Parts: sequence; C-alpha cells; structure tokens
Amino acid sequence: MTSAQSTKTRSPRFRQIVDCLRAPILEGALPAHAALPSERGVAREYNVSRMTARRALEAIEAEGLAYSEDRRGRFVSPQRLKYDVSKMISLAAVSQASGTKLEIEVIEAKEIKADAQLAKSLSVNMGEALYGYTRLFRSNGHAIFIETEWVVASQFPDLLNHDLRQSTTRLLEQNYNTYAHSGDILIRMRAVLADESKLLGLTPNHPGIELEQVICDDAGRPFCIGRQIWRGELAEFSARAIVNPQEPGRMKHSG
Amino acid sequence: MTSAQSTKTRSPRFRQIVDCLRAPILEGALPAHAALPSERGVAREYNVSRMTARRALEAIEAEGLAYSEDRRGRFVSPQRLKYDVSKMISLAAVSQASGTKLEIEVIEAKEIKADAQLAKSLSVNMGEALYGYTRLFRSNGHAIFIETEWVVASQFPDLLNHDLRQSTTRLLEQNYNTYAHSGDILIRMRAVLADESKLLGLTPNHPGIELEQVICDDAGRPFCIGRQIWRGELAEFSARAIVNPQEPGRMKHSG
DNA sequence: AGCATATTTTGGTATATACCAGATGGTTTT
DNA sequence: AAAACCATCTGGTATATACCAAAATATGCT
Repeated sequence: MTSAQSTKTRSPRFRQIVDCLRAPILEGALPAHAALPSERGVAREYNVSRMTARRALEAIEAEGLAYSEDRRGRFVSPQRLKYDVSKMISLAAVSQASGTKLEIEVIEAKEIKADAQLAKSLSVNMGEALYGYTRLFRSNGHAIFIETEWVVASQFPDLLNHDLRQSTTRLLEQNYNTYAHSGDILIRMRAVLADESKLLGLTPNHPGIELEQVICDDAGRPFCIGRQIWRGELAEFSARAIVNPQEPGRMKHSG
Repeated sequence: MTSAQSTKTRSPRFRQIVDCLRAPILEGALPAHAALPSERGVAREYNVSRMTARRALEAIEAEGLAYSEDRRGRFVSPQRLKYDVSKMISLAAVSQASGTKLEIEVIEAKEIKADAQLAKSLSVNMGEALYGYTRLFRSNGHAIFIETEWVVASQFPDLLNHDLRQSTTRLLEQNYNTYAHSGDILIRMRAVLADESKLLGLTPNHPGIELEQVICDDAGRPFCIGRQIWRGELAEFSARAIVNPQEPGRMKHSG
C-alpha cells in the first residue's frame, strides 16, 4: 500500500527525481563543474534505492546537463562549444568563434601506410606513407573532443617535427604554402568507444558526435583528412547553406 | 569462487555479451528490423541476471545498432538517413539524396502568436500571427525525425489549407513565389523529450540530434524557422564548406 | 612541513526478486 | 468470419544487497 492513491499512471519515481535535480541546474543555481549529489546521497534524500537514484542521475547526464567521472562524482556540464563548420575548416574557428582558448595535447603522432579508405579519400595509392596524429582538445582543462588527422607524408615533409599543439590549418599554411579552400564534412551521432572514453575521461558508451572532414586546396585536391569525436553534450555545430542561385535550370517540375 | 582465476581486470561481463551481440549485426547476418533476443533470453543464454542482460542490450542501443520498442522487443537499426544540409534546405533533399521515400504525417497545424525568440528569428514583432505545424517523417514506416516549422501567417495566407505532406520549400515556391536562398543551420545533440518520444515510438531520453534552421529568401529575409529532432542513430548530416577566398584580409597573424 | 598510511566516499558491476501494463498470439465464443 | 477472452512474453520500474577499485580525505608519524 505504499502511496496507493497516486500509483495510477503517474510518472515513474526516478523521473520525478530527475525533475528535482534538473531545476537548480537550469536556473543557474549551480555553476559549471559543480558537484551533484552522489548516488547514495540522492538515494538517502529521496528515500529510494541506489539504483533508482542512479537512473535519475543518468537521465540528467543523458540530457546533457551533467557528466560523470568514474569514482569521483557527477558534475554540472559547462556550456557547449560552438563550431562553425562553414566559416573555417579547422580548430582555429572553434577557438576564435567561441572566445574560448583550447588547450591541445598531442596523444600520438606517427607515420603509417594508407589503407583503402584513407587512400581513396586522399586520392593517393594504397600503402602511400601518411602522417597521422591524434590530439586531445580541452577547454579550461575539461576534455571536449579528440581529433585524428592524416596527411600525405611526401607532401608535408618533416611535419611531425613541428609543434602540433596549434592549428593544423595555420601550420600547413605557414610551412608548406598549402591553403585550405573547401571541405566536405560529415556529422553523425555515435557512442564514444572504450579507448576514446579513457582520453576524454568518460565512461564508455557516452553519446558523442563524430565529425569527419576532408580538406581540399584551391585546386580541389584533398590534402588532409580529419576525424573528430566530441562529447555529445558539449558539441554544437553551425553552418550556413546557400542554395545555388546561378543554376536554377536543374529544377524540373513543370509548374 | 565463481570464475575465480579470470576476475583480474578483464572487461565486465556485460561488455563481453555486448561483443557477442554486436558481431552478427555488423556482419550483416541480421537484416534491419530483425528482432534481437529479449532481455530474459539473453539472461538465460549467458547465465546472467536480467539486469546485466539489459545493460548489454542497452549498450547495443547506445552504439546505434539497435532500437527498442516498449514491451515489444529490440530490433536491428536500419541504415542512417543522409541529409546534405548545404545542398538544399528542406526535406526534399533528404528524400531525393538518399533515394528513400519519406512518408510525412501531419501531427498538428495551427496559428500561433510569435514569442520573443520566434519573432526575433523571423524579424517580426512579438505577437505577430504565425503558422506553426509539426510533422513526423518516416521511412518504410519507421519514424526518423519530427519537424516543426513556423512561418509568418500574413506572408503565406491560407497555407494551412494546403496539403502539408510534401516539401515545404516546394509548396512555398509554387504557391507563394518565395524561394529559399540561404539558411543558417544549427546542429546539436540532446535527449529526446517525453512527448517527442511518443511520436517517435521511443523511450524517453533516447539520444537525438536537434537541427535548427532559419531559411531566408533572395533578399536575405528569413521566412521560415524549422526545428527537427532526429533519432540519433539514424541521422547523418553532410555539408560542404568553402573558405572565403576573396577575403583574406581578416587573417591577423604576423608571419 | 612532509610523508606514509588507513578510512571513507564514489561510481561501476552484478545478482536476485518482484510487480506493472501493453503487445502478441492462440483459443474460444458469438 | 469477427469478436471476446486469456495465457504468455516483453520491456520498464523498483528494491535490497554485495563487492570492487580508484579517488578523496583524514590520520598518524617522522
């Protein structure tokens, strides 16, 4: 007979707790990175089992309002980082547009041989030597996304001896006279993989957004492939699309 | 003493099950919408508790490989639907580009008064009459995203009496001589809300991708605001970015 | 102060059990 | 053939309990 009258079709208990937890965050009563109550704390406070408390906190996470760190606690998410994909092609845009300084840590940098997919994207033969490097991007020490880029080694000799903790676009401009002109971009949602989670300080299966880009020079030749995986709750992409006005002949309807 | 020797730091049990469940899906052994084993089924088969089985299946969901329907089961996800945001601004692109026919169901259509945000985006005064309509998009009966659009009522008189189960862009072109020229697009990840879940046939908190767009005419005047919420595992957005080559003066570095 | 050592707290994993309500499918009745 | 009924299966919710290992904190010692 526990709470008999109201057990009709009311929202589940954990969802009510979610509402209580959400309110102070949305009201701004809690600053970014402030600690949320622990699972056991919520369980005590609302007199539910720990698993129910956990489900409530996980829902808050799913809404992007908080993130969890293993064996540390849950914390209020900072603001999203806006990335204008049509203004600039690399991270300089992110860093400038949002007024946020991005810290870059080089995770790995090595020479590899192009597999089928990379070879095709970069218009080179399979087995061609490529430079590949993986970097972790943070803002105020808070991990945001991981990026791996590949370029043709012969085109950018000695690239890996440069300081990779800067905008790649700029680096290639200043040292190799190669300018980014256009880029094809692909955005999709996927879960963060196990190895990526470790770098991002997340638990596996955290929802993320993958961004792939092929960067081309003035001649339309691709010279750089990039693949980013963002913490989903921190990503925000903007773009400006222009419907081709010079080419209305393609319209086919008879009206 | 249950499985003593191997309890060092190996991956958790549910993750091993995930690997087993994932394999046949990735190999294509299971067609789209094929049923996965039930939670109780997995629990029996792998000799784990139902909650552990559930966690494994939820992980498969998080990876976008399957979706669940309440009290029906879990099923293999179909292919993603590609949406080129830079080619065209409305759904005609989706429908054509992917070669998939989209079924459109009108959920709601009514006249409202512009709130502060809508008024600002559409460059009209607050309280101005708008037409707002919500449509559900499916492919082969499978819900993919919900879209709500708002237009200025006085600009498109009688709009709601037209058949809204078609491309809005086309409708406005043919009947009101208004052509989409450019659009600002915003993409971000967020959980699917409760009311949206019902329409999409999902459980709340399903990870989704929100796409907002402001569509402008040749004169740069905004005439339509659209907001879509996609099932995250089904969305894939592409874009072509072109770095402005006529305007290199903005570069500020001293090199 | 600086260091090493316990203790507590935390999220993650896992089991066992229980009930609910909608969906499903087979059976019976009309 | 259509409608009504019913047992079964399903995912969703919820509790109670237990252990692990890493992180944070407190404690004691030098």
